[in-house]
Amino acid sequence: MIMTRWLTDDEQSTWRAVLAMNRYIAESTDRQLQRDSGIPAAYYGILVTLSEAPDRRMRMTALADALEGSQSRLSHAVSRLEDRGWVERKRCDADGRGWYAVITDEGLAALQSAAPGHAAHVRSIVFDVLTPQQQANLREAAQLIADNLRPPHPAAAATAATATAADGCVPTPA
Amino acid sequence: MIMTRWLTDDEQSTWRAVLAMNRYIAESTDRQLQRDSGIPAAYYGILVTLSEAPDRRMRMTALADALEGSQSRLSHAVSRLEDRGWVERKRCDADGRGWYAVITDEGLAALQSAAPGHAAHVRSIVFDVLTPQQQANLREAAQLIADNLRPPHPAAAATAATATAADGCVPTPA
DNA sequence: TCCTAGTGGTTGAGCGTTCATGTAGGACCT
DNA sequence: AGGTCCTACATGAACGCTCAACCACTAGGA
Repeated sequence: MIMTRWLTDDEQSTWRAVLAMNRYIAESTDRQLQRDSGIPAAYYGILVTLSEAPDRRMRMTALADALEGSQSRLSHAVSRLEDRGWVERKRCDADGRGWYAVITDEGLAALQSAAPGHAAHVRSIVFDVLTPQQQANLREAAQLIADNLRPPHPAAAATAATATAADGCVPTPA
Repeated sequence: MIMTRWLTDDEQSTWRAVLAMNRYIAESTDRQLQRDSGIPAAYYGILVTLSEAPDRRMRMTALADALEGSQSRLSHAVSRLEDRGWVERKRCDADGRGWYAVITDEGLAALQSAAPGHAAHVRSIVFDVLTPQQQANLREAAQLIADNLRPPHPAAAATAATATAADGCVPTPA
Protein backbone atom coordinates (compact mmCIF):
# COMPACT_ATOMS: atom_id res chain seq x y z
CA MET A 1 0.00 0.00 0.00
CA ILE A 2 1.43 3.30 -1.07
CA MET A 3 1.67 5.97 1.61
CA THR A 4 1.95 9.67 1.32
CA ARG A 5 3.49 11.39 4.28
CA TRP A 6 1.79 14.67 4.95
CA LEU A 7 4.44 15.39 7.52
CA THR A 8 8.13 14.67 7.18
CA ASP A 9 9.57 11.77 9.14
CA ASP A 10 11.09 14.15 11.63
CA GLU A 11 7.85 16.04 12.04
CA GLN A 12 5.96 12.85 12.46
CA SER A 13 8.20 11.53 15.16
CA THR A 14 8.02 14.90 16.90
CA TRP A 15 4.24 14.87 16.74
CA ARG A 16 4.08 11.34 18.03
CA ALA A 17 6.47 12.12 20.86
CA VAL A 18 4.42 15.16 21.88
CA LEU A 19 1.19 13.18 21.86
CA ALA A 20 2.76 10.38 23.88
CA MET A 21 4.25 12.81 26.37
CA ASN A 22 0.92 14.55 26.76
CA ARG A 23 -0.94 11.37 27.41
CA TYR A 24 1.59 9.91 29.80
CA ILE A 25 1.97 13.11 31.78
CA ALA A 26 -1.79 13.42 32.18
CA GLU A 27 -2.26 9.80 33.17
CA SER A 28 0.65 9.79 35.53
CA THR A 29 -0.17 12.97 37.41
CA ASP A 30 -3.83 12.06 37.60
CA ARG A 31 -3.08 8.67 39.08
CA GLN A 32 -0.52 10.01 41.51
CA LEU A 33 -2.79 12.69 42.90
CA GLN A 34 -5.78 10.40 43.09
CA ARG A 35 -3.85 7.62 44.77
CA ASP A 36 -1.81 9.65 47.22
CA SER A 37 -4.32 12.28 48.25
CA GLY A 38 -7.70 11.55 46.73
CA ILE A 39 -7.69 14.81 44.81
CA PRO A 40 -8.54 14.44 41.13
CA ALA A 41 -5.98 16.24 39.01
CA ALA A 42 -8.77 18.28 37.48
CA TYR A 43 -9.40 19.91 40.84
CA TYR A 44 -5.87 20.42 42.02
CA GLY A 45 -5.33 23.59 40.02
CA ILE A 46 -8.58 25.04 41.31
CA LEU A 47 -7.58 24.50 44.91
CA VAL A 48 -4.10 25.93 44.35
CA THR A 49 -5.41 29.02 42.64
CA LEU A 50 -8.02 29.66 45.29
CA SER A 51 -5.50 29.13 48.07
CA GLU A 52 -3.35 31.89 46.63
CA ALA A 53 -6.17 34.34 46.02
CA PRO A 54 -6.85 37.28 48.34
CA ASP A 55 -9.31 36.22 51.02
CA ARG A 56 -9.09 32.67 49.61
CA ARG A 57 -11.87 33.44 47.16
CA MET A 58 -12.42 34.31 43.54
CA ARG A 59 -15.28 35.14 41.27
CA MET A 60 -16.23 32.20 39.09
CA THR A 61 -15.37 33.89 35.84
CA ALA A 62 -12.03 35.19 37.11
CA LEU A 63 -11.19 31.71 38.32
CA ALA A 64 -12.12 30.17 35.00
CA ASP A 65 -9.95 32.73 33.25
CA ALA A 66 -7.00 32.11 35.54
CA LEU A 67 -7.25 28.39 34.89
CA GLU A 68 -7.77 28.96 31.18
CA GLY A 69 -10.84 26.76 31.22
CA SER A 70 -14.50 27.13 30.41
CA GLN A 71 -17.07 28.47 32.83
CA SER A 72 -19.07 25.32 32.41
CA ARG A 73 -16.21 23.09 33.43
CA LEU A 74 -15.51 25.25 36.43
CA SER A 75 -19.12 25.30 37.49
CA HIS A 76 -19.32 21.52 37.42
CA ALA A 77 -15.98 21.20 39.16
CA VAL A 78 -16.89 23.60 41.94
CA SER A 79 -20.10 21.67 42.51
CA ARG A 80 -18.08 18.51 43.04
CA LEU A 81 -15.64 20.33 45.28
CA GLU A 82 -18.58 21.61 47.31
CA ASP A 83 -19.80 18.03 47.71
CA ARG A 84 -16.43 17.18 49.23
CA GLY A 85 -16.47 20.20 51.49
CA TRP A 86 -13.33 21.68 49.96
CA VAL A 87 -14.96 24.74 48.45
CA GLU A 88 -18.00 26.88 49.21
CA ARG A 89 -19.99 29.22 47.03
CA LYS A 90 -20.76 32.63 48.44
CA ARG A 91 -22.84 35.41 46.92
CA CYS A 92 -21.14 38.50 45.64
CA ASP A 93 -22.56 41.57 47.35
CA ALA A 94 -21.47 44.00 44.67
CA ASP A 95 -23.11 42.09 41.83
CA GLY A 96 -26.26 40.09 42.38
CA ARG A 97 -25.39 37.73 39.55
CA GLY A 98 -21.95 36.94 40.85
CA TRP A 99 -20.63 34.14 43.03
CA TYR A 100 -17.40 33.60 44.87
CA ALA A 101 -15.73 30.24 45.10
CA VAL A 102 -14.09 30.07 48.53
CA ILE A 103 -11.67 27.35 49.57
CA THR A 104 -12.50 25.92 53.00
CA ASP A 105 -10.12 24.93 55.76
CA GLU A 106 -10.64 21.32 54.78
CA GLY A 107 -9.77 22.19 51.19
CA LEU A 108 -6.64 23.95 52.30
CA ALA A 109 -5.66 21.01 54.46
CA ALA A 110 -6.19 18.55 51.63
CA LEU A 111 -4.13 20.71 49.33
CA GLN A 112 -1.31 21.07 51.80
CA SER A 113 -1.12 17.35 52.36
CA ALA A 114 -1.09 16.69 48.65
CA ALA A 115 1.34 19.33 47.47
CA PRO A 116 4.74 17.91 48.44
CA GLY A 117 3.99 14.54 46.88
CA HIS A 118 2.66 16.16 43.76
CA ALA A 119 5.68 18.42 43.39
CA ALA A 120 7.99 15.45 43.90
CA HIS A 121 6.11 13.53 41.26
CA VAL A 122 6.30 16.35 38.74
CA ARG A 123 9.98 16.62 39.41
CA SER A 124 10.51 12.92 38.91
CA ILE A 125 8.66 12.66 35.61
CA VAL A 126 9.83 15.88 34.00
CA PHE A 127 12.80 17.58 35.58
CA ASP A 128 14.77 14.54 36.66
CA VAL A 129 14.93 13.27 33.10
CA LEU A 130 15.98 16.55 31.48
CA THR A 131 19.15 18.62 31.68
CA PRO A 132 18.70 22.32 32.50
CA GLN A 133 19.27 23.11 28.82
CA GLN A 134 16.64 20.57 27.77
CA GLN A 135 14.23 22.07 30.28
CA ALA A 136 14.79 25.51 28.83
CA ASN A 137 14.27 24.15 25.32
CA LEU A 138 11.05 22.43 26.30
CA ARG A 139 9.78 25.55 28.01
CA GLU A 140 10.54 27.66 24.98
CA ALA A 141 8.75 25.36 22.56
CA ALA A 142 5.77 24.77 24.82
CA GLN A 143 5.31 28.49 25.40
CA LEU A 144 5.46 29.24 21.69
CA ILE A 145 2.84 26.61 20.91
CA ALA A 146 0.60 27.55 23.82
CA ASP A 147 0.83 31.27 23.13
CA ASN A 148 -0.10 30.69 19.54
CA LEU A 149 -3.12 28.62 20.49
CA ARG A 150 -4.28 30.61 23.48
CA PRO A 151 -7.52 32.43 22.73
CA PRO A 152 -6.97 36.19 22.78
CA HIS A 153 -8.26 37.42 26.09
CA PRO A 154 -9.16 41.10 25.91
CA ALA A 155 -8.45 42.64 29.30
CA ALA A 156 -8.10 40.00 31.97
CA ALA A 157 -4.99 38.50 30.40
CA ALA A 158 -2.66 41.22 31.61
CA THR A 159 -4.04 41.38 35.13
CA ALA A 160 -4.63 37.73 35.90
CA ALA A 161 -2.11 35.79 33.84
CA THR A 162 0.95 36.74 35.82
CA ALA A 163 -0.73 36.93 39.21
CA THR A 164 -2.02 33.37 39.37
CA ALA A 165 -0.12 30.15 39.18
CA ALA A 166 -2.32 27.21 38.37
CA ASP A 167 -0.14 24.46 39.64
CA GLY A 168 3.03 23.47 41.42
CA CYS A 169 3.13 25.78 44.39
CA VAL A 170 1.20 25.84 47.62
CA PRO A 171 0.82 27.91 50.72
CA THR A 172 2.79 26.71 53.68
CA PRO A 173 0.95 25.50 56.76
CA ALA A 174 2.61 28.27 58.77
CA MET B 1 0.27 34.68 52.80
CA ILE B 2 3.65 33.00 52.78
CA MET B 3 4.35 30.67 49.88
CA THR B 4 6.85 27.92 49.58
CA ARG B 5 7.80 27.00 46.05
CA TRP B 6 8.26 23.31 45.69
CA LEU B 7 9.56 23.92 42.22
CA THR B 8 11.88 26.69 41.15
CA ASP B 9 10.42 29.58 39.19
CA ASP B 10 11.91 28.23 36.00
CA GLU B 11 10.57 24.77 36.66
CA GLN B 12 7.19 26.15 37.47
CA SER B 13 6.93 28.16 34.30
CA THR B 14 8.09 25.13 32.34
CA TRP B 15 5.48 22.95 33.99
CA ARG B 16 2.76 25.49 33.36
CA ALA B 17 3.78 25.87 29.75
CA VAL B 18 3.72 22.12 29.21
CA LEU B 19 0.28 21.80 30.79
CA ALA B 20 -1.06 24.67 28.72
CA MET B 21 0.42 23.27 25.54
CA ASN B 22 -1.06 19.87 26.28
CA ARG B 23 -4.50 21.23 26.84
CA TYR B 24 -4.52 23.55 23.87
CA ILE B 25 -3.17 20.95 21.49
CA ALA B 26 -5.77 18.43 22.58
CA GLU B 27 -8.63 20.92 22.36
CA SER B 28 -7.51 22.31 19.08
CA THR B 29 -6.98 19.03 17.25
CA ASP B 30 -10.17 17.61 18.65
CA ARG B 31 -12.21 20.54 17.46
CA GLN B 32 -10.59 20.66 14.07
CA LEU B 33 -11.17 16.99 13.34
CA GLN B 34 -14.70 17.04 14.65
CA ARG B 35 -15.64 20.16 12.76
CA ASP B 36 -13.97 19.40 9.45
CA SER B 37 -14.60 15.70 9.13
CA GLY B 38 -16.84 14.49 11.95
CA ILE B 39 -14.15 12.16 13.24
CA PRO B 40 -13.50 12.45 16.97
CA ALA B 41 -9.79 12.82 17.64
CA ALA B 42 -9.95 9.75 19.84
CA TYR B 43 -10.74 7.64 16.82
CA TYR B 44 -8.43 9.16 14.29
CA GLY B 45 -5.39 7.26 15.45
CA ILE B 46 -7.31 4.00 15.37
CA LEU B 47 -8.36 4.53 11.79
CA VAL B 48 -4.86 5.53 10.72
CA THR B 49 -3.26 2.55 12.37
CA LEU B 50 -5.76 0.12 10.90
CA SER B 51 -5.42 1.66 7.45
CA GLU B 52 -1.71 0.93 7.51
CA ALA B 53 -1.99 -2.59 8.84
CA PRO B 54 -1.64 -5.62 6.58
CA ASP B 55 -5.05 -6.60 5.27
CA ARG B 56 -6.44 -3.49 6.95
CA ARG B 57 -6.96 -5.40 10.18
CA MET B 58 -5.37 -5.90 13.56
CA ARG B 59 -5.97 -7.96 16.65
CA MET B 60 -7.52 -5.88 19.39
CA THR B 61 -4.62 -6.26 21.77
CA ALA B 62 -2.03 -5.48 19.12
CA LEU B 63 -3.98 -2.40 18.18
CA ALA B 64 -4.24 -1.27 21.77
CA ASP B 65 -0.50 -1.77 22.15
CA ALA B 66 0.28 0.16 18.99
CA LEU B 67 -1.85 3.04 20.20
CA GLU B 68 -0.41 2.79 23.70
CA GLY B 69 -3.89 2.72 25.19
CA SER B 70 -5.88 0.35 27.32
CA GLN B 71 -7.84 -2.55 25.95
CA SER B 72 -10.95 -1.22 27.57
CA ARG B 73 -10.70 2.11 25.81
CA LEU B 74 -10.11 0.39 22.50
CA SER B 75 -13.03 -1.96 22.99
CA HIS B 76 -15.40 0.91 23.64
CA ALA B 77 -13.94 2.93 20.80
CA VAL B 78 -14.24 0.11 18.29
CA SER B 79 -17.86 -0.35 19.31
CA ARG B 80 -18.55 3.29 18.47
CA LEU B 81 -16.63 2.98 15.22
CA GLU B 82 -18.74 -0.06 14.36
CA ASP B 83 -21.88 2.00 14.97
CA ARG B 84 -20.63 4.46 12.38
CA GLY B 85 -19.75 1.74 9.92
CA TRP B 86 -16.08 2.64 9.85
CA VAL B 87 -14.78 -0.54 11.46
CA GLU B 88 -15.95 -4.14 11.66
CA ARG B 89 -15.08 -6.87 14.11
CA LYS B 90 -14.15 -10.27 12.66
CA ARG B 91 -13.32 -13.45 14.48
CA CYS B 92 -9.77 -14.69 14.51
CA ASP B 93 -9.62 -18.20 13.07
CA ALA B 94 -6.35 -19.10 14.70
CA ASP B 95 -7.47 -18.14 18.19
CA GLY B 96 -11.09 -18.46 19.25
CA ARG B 97 -10.69 -15.74 21.84
CA GLY B 98 -9.30 -13.23 19.40
CA TRP B 99 -11.00 -10.58 17.30
CA TYR B 100 -9.80 -8.50 14.44
CA ALA B 101 -10.73 -4.87 14.05
CA VAL B 102 -11.03 -4.24 10.30
CA ILE B 103 -11.37 -0.82 8.78
CA THR B 104 -14.16 -0.65 6.20
CA ASP B 105 -14.20 1.16 2.88
CA GLU B 106 -16.30 3.86 4.49
CA GLY B 107 -13.77 4.19 7.27
CA LEU B 108 -10.96 4.49 4.79
CA ALA B 109 -12.89 7.11 2.84
CA ALA B 110 -13.60 9.12 5.97
CA LEU B 111 -9.95 8.95 6.94
CA GLN B 112 -8.74 10.00 3.52
CA SER B 113 -11.04 12.97 3.45
CA ALA B 114 -9.92 14.02 6.92
CA ALA B 115 -6.19 13.51 6.65
CA PRO B 116 -5.00 16.51 4.63
CA GLY B 117 -6.89 18.97 6.80
CA HIS B 118 -5.62 17.30 9.93
CA ALA B 119 -2.03 17.33 8.76
CA ALA B 120 -2.33 20.98 7.79
CA HIS B 121 -3.73 21.76 11.19
CA VAL B 122 -0.95 19.97 13.01
CA ARG B 123 1.54 21.83 10.92
CA SER B 124 -0.05 25.15 11.66
CA ILE B 125 -0.21 24.72 15.42
CA VAL B 126 3.15 23.06 15.97
CA PHE B 127 5.62 23.24 13.14
CA ASP B 128 4.79 26.65 11.78
CA VAL B 129 5.58 28.26 15.13
CA LEU B 130 8.90 26.49 15.74
CA THR B 131 12.25 26.66 14.00
CA PRO B 132 13.79 23.33 12.93
CA GLN B 133 16.11 23.55 15.93
CA GLN B 134 13.20 24.16 18.27
CA GLN B 135 11.36 21.22 16.75
CA ALA B 136 14.36 18.99 17.38
CA ASN B 137 14.60 20.26 20.94
CA LEU B 138 10.93 19.60 21.58
CA ARG B 139 11.18 16.12 20.10
CA GLU B 140 14.17 15.30 22.26
CA ALA B 141 12.52 16.42 25.49
CA ALA B 142 9.17 14.83 24.69
CA GLN B 143 10.80 11.51 23.86
CA LEU B 144 12.82 11.51 27.04
CA ILE B 145 9.74 12.18 29.15
CA ALA B 146 7.56 9.71 27.28
CA ASP B 147 10.18 6.97 27.32
CA ASN B 148 10.61 7.40 31.02
CA LEU B 149 6.88 7.14 31.64
CA ARG B 150 6.05 4.46 29.09
CA PRO B 151 5.13 1.21 30.82
CA PRO B 152 7.75 -1.44 30.08
CA HIS B 153 6.31 -3.65 27.37
CA PRO B 154 7.95 -7.08 27.41
CA ALA B 155 8.00 -8.34 23.83
CA ALA B 156 5.60 -6.45 21.62
CA ALA B 157 7.53 -3.21 21.96
CA ALA B 158 10.26 -4.20 19.55
CA THR B 159 7.94 -5.63 16.91
CA ALA B 160 5.09 -3.16 16.98
CA ALA B 161 6.51 0.15 18.10
CA THR B 162 8.48 0.92 14.99
CA ALA B 163 6.06 -0.68 12.55
CA THR B 164 3.02 1.40 13.37
CA ALA B 165 2.53 5.12 13.24
CA ALA B 166 -0.45 6.30 15.23
CA ASP B 167 -1.01 9.63 13.59
CA GLY B 168 -0.07 12.04 10.91
CA CYS B 169 0.16 9.89 7.82
CA VAL B 170 -2.44 8.27 5.64
CA PRO B 171 -2.75 5.96 2.70
CA THR B 172 -3.22 7.66 -0.63
CA PRO B 173 -6.45 7.10 -2.53
CA ALA B 174 -4.48 5.55 -5.39
C1' DT C 1 -41.51 52.50 33.78
C1' DC C 2 -40.74 49.36 30.46
C1' DC C 3 -37.89 47.25 27.03
C1' DT C 4 -33.94 45.40 25.12
C1' DA C 5 -29.08 43.86 25.46
C1' DG C 6 -25.57 41.96 27.61
C1' DT C 7 -23.23 39.51 31.49
C1' DG C 8 -22.57 35.82 35.29
C1' DG C 9 -23.45 31.55 36.10
C1' DT C 10 -25.94 26.96 36.00
C1' DT C 11 -27.92 22.83 34.04
C1' DG C 12 -28.58 18.50 31.39
C1' DA C 13 -27.49 15.51 27.69
C1' DG C 14 -23.91 13.13 25.24
C1' DC C 15 -19.40 11.31 24.92
C1' DG C 16 -14.89 9.20 25.99
C1' DT C 17 -12.03 7.35 29.67
C1' DT C 18 -10.99 4.53 33.60
C1' DC C 19 -11.63 0.95 36.95
C1' DA C 20 -13.38 -3.26 38.44
C1' DT C 21 -15.57 -7.17 37.09
C1' DG C 22 -17.06 -10.82 34.11
C1' DT C 23 -16.89 -14.37 30.34
C1' DA C 24 -15.01 -17.27 26.97
C1' DG C 25 -11.40 -19.82 25.05
C1' DG C 26 -6.46 -21.72 25.14
C1' DA C 27 -2.40 -24.08 27.51
C1' DC C 28 -0.60 -27.15 30.38
C1' DC C 29 -0.34 -30.67 33.64
C1' DT C 30 -1.96 -35.02 35.70
C1' DA D 1 -10.61 -36.30 30.67
C1' DG D 2 -10.49 -33.08 34.00
C1' DG D 3 -8.60 -29.32 36.67
C1' DT D 4 -6.22 -24.94 36.94
C1' DC D 5 -4.21 -20.95 35.34
C1' DC D 6 -3.64 -17.59 31.92
C1' DT D 7 -4.97 -14.74 27.94
C1' DA D 8 -8.33 -11.94 24.93
C1' DC D 9 -11.87 -9.20 25.12
C1' DA D 10 -16.41 -7.12 26.75
C1' DT D 11 -19.31 -4.75 29.97
C1' DG D 12 -21.22 -1.34 33.25
C1' DA D 13 -20.81 2.26 36.49
C1' DA D 14 -18.61 6.53 37.75
C1' DC D 15 -16.58 10.65 36.38
C1' DG D 16 -14.90 14.83 33.92
C1' DC D 17 -15.47 17.46 29.78
C1' DT D 18 -18.04 19.88 26.05
C1' DC D 19 -21.88 21.90 23.90
C1' DA D 20 -26.11 24.01 23.77
C1' DA D 21 -29.74 25.87 26.10
C1' DC D 22 -31.30 28.33 29.98
C1' DC D 23 -32.22 31.54 34.16
C1' DA D 24 -31.21 35.63 36.88
C1' DC D 25 -29.56 39.89 37.26
C1' DT D 26 -27.55 44.44 35.51
C1' DA D 27 -27.20 48.38 32.37
C1' DG D 28 -28.62 51.69 29.26
C1' DG D 29 -31.85 53.93 26.91
C1' DA D 30 -36.69 55.81 25.31
